[in-house]
Amino acid sequence: MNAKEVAKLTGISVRTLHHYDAIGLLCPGRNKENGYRQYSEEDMDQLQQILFFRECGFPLTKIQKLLNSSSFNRAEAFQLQKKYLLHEKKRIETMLDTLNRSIQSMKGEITMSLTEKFGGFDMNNNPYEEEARRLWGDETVDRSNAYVASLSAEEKDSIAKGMDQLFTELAAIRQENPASETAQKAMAKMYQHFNKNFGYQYTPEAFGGVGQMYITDTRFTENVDKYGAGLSQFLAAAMKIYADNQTK
Amino acid sequence: MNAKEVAKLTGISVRTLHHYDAIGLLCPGRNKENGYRQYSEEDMDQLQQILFFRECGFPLTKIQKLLNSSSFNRAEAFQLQKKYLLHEKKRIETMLDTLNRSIQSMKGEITMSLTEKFGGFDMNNNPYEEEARRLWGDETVDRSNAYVASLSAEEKDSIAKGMDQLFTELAAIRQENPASETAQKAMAKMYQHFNKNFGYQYTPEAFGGVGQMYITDTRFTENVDKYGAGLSQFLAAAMKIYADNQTK
DNA sequence: ATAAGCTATTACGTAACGTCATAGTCAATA
DNA sequence: TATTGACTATGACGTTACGTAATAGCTTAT
Repeated sequence: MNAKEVAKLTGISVRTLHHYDAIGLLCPGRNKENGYRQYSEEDMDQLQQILFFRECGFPLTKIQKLLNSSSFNRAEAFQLQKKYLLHEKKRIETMLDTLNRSIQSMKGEITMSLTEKFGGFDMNNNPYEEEARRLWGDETVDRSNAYVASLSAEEKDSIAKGMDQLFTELAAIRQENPASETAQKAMAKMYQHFNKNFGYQYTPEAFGGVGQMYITDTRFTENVDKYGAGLSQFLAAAMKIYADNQTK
Repeated sequence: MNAKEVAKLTGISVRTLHHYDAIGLLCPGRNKENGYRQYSEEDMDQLQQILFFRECGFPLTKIQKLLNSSSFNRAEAFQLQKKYLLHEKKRIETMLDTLNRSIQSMKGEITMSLTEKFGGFDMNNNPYEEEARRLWGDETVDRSNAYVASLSAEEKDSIAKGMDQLFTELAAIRQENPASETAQKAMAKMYQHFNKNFGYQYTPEAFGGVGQMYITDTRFTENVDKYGAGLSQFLAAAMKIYADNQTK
């Protein structure tokens, strides 16, 4: 498929396709003879994903990260997009309600409070963006991965052993109350361990975010729970409590 | 109400309020002592209108023109916004359907054509923007008004008399078929008259648009029909036919 | 009286394209 | 075969609707 055909089919402009190519979001193959862009079936599937995420209000840079993420999963993506669209549908229904009431209010049939007059307008918090980040990549963790990739095999081994020991210790206290002194002292140690070994200064919030990921990202959950059943749950709670206490 | 309170209530940022003030879209009164912006109840109603139109995808410049238009009407505005929101709701439902089918398609339960895969994405034609233009102001007519405003009283009087005569002549043939030779010859004369006297070169399409306005904008309808009942209907039809013939 | 939290203006930055300008390519037609 | 019209490419600047930051004044609570 050439550019014009894709544009017609999807309703986006050829310029947009050029743009997506320029920023590396969707780079189709080229006709060797004349350099024309050729969109394959796979390109079209990727474009569908891009447009769905765009519809969900994701910036193109994040869409790119998501699609490139090793843990990206189309089924999960569809579910997330569905959640957003359902939420958006509700928001529009709220606005329609606000609109109908405003019409009545104008006629003098009812009176509306100021709050009511603006029902449905606020779209500032896009929780789906954060959910996506949790599912397929957290910036802090991503950056850490880059650092880890730059390490030598020996260094990696050393760090891995350190982590292994840390998690073994943590597993031993996983029956404690996450808010207990024992647990929180372990969290302090863990926090320091992270900051020493991961080439990145975690803020307490980011630390708490990693804990969340232990239970929302199944890849992590499995790995963590190898040290002991329910460890991920315990850590998520304890890490969040620790983070909250640090920021107060 | 001060800026922060408005921001909290509506979900928009203080910067946005500043921006709307800077471009003259929403200019609240000021506290004489310290220059702080003070938003009145009327300002809030205007802001509600702005946000509704923004939600409908209207650019801020157009929103400004609409709200300043002498023929602007809140009740009609609410109806237009309602139409848009209902349309948007349908679009989202289409996308949700596309999404559900895509999930099934991924599982191999069904197959989808490329066209199906992109159902709901195209939002390029916003007919509501055009409807608004028809209801509350046409660029060509607006510009003509500016020209007319620059004329001397004598010139105005002369043009007014010319228009009066033109419409009287037109009223005389309003029983004819709008496509008839008589009617179309009159349209040619009318078209030339417009271009001579309004300081603006009407394209045939714009000319046809004016005709449409004779029946969609009640202010025009009333004035036109003073020359003879049903003249606006006749002109709208005849002008459109003339415009279509010119562009072919 | 000093900090915390509001306000103002000015100014530069940004995202996601739109809109040219210029030039090469391809298919159909005179 | 030459030309025309519709497509393609790249490059560069323009646009909308704000975000973000800098600087400075005001106001209220401790």
